[in-house]
Amino acid sequence: MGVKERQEREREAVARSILDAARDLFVAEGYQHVSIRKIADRIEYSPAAIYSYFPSKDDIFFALAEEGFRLLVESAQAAPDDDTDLLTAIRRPFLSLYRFSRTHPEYFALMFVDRSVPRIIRDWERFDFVRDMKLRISQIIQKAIAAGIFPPETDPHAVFGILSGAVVGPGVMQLCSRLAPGDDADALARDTLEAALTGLRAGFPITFRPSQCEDTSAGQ
Amino acid sequence: MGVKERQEREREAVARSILDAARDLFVAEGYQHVSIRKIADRIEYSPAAIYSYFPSKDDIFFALAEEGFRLLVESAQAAPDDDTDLLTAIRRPFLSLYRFSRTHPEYFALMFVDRSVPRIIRDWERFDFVRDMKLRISQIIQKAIAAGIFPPETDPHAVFGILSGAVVGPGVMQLCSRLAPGDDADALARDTLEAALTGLRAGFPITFRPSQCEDTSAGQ
DNA sequence: CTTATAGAGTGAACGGTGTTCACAACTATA
DNA sequence: TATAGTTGTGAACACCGTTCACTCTATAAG
Repeated sequence: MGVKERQEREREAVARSILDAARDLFVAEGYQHVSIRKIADRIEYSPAAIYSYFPSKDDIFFALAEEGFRLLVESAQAAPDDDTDLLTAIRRPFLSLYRFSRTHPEYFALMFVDRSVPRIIRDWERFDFVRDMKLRISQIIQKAIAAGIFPPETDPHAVFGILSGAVVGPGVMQLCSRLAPGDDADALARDTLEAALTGLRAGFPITFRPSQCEDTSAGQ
Repeated sequence: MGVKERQEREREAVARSILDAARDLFVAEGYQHVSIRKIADRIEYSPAAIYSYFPSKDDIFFALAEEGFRLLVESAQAAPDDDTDLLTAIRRPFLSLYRFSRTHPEYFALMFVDRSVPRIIRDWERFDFVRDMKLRISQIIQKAIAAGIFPPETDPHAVFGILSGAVVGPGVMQLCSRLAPGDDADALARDTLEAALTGLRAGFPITFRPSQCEDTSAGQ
């Protein structure tokens, strides 16, 4: 009597094989060079069949972007949070973001710089695991503020935004090969992060007021 | 007897009209949505005709990228260099770069983040006016180092790279709409730049050793 | 003034793209 | 066994960048 269930399982298996094929192709060649026909070839279905699993090519890459965010969060959490000093704990996720841009350039491009897949993040609801990570990092920053590592009255969310910006810049420049030929992008990323971090600790009038992602836990 | 000259002028006029049409289209709709056929339509030529003026679509956008760099350098030089204090003079070109990303987003995308036009900068030789600007800015930074605004032994080219990175990050995040809906990208860019600048002045061990763009003037 | 020539511009085509749709084929239910 | 419903397909549409054989025209030569 598990007929419906089996059918559903089969459907899901095909959907997954589409995503797998798409991922393989796009990790190897980039979004631009993945076509529906190539995916169809690889899974031995007709191109049209894919459209009964995903409404458009973009939706396949929305799914892959979500996969990318999971990968990112995973690798950012690989190391422990607490047993090291606060500054190191703060550096870690941002360096991790930069490293992600090098180890998974195509994912990074899809998630952060590609404009051909417009509005890759439609439903931030589906990305609550990203918001969770953001909150966790902000809490560490908050702890650092309390510990006097940053000036009091510093907004932890602003720190998050600024350090992200500091690390995304070099990442994108490297990804898009906009650096001078011999430049060491890794060192640049490290230094830009370190400069921003040092500057934040030294203190200056911060004007950036991030739109707090509405905290589900009341108060705090 | 000026027949050859007239013909050459006419050729150049058509080439220019192709670039104009391409620019209009791509400023309005982005590189992705500009097709040879649309350009051809607009200038009332057949698509094939364009290929006797530019060897490929990419070459049209190489030309537009160069135009973009000229625009950028222009706007970065609009204000005077000297009569203000050194810190302001240092901030200016980087804020200018960020502002450029807002006022000319499609140019900025083409010049810095678009990967669909691979290796947009083939001949850095043709972009010596960019190198000139870079050198001029580095010299101001050098002056600031001499004036004790930065720690001694600071590499002005590293400062240039770091401040660029600090400003490109927010620019790209805004361009690719990867910021949270309510976030003020302008403030983020200002603050990231200011954080990096403050950090550089406070001093930390810089590891980034930029590949000096070979200075034509011997010594110095 | 006529003819030959070089060059610009064209239409049609090639192989590619994302997407749609009528239809065939198979499966599960009654 | 007949019926309903789902799944996959082939063909097509409207695009894309690019190429090529061709025409036509304006110039130069005779």
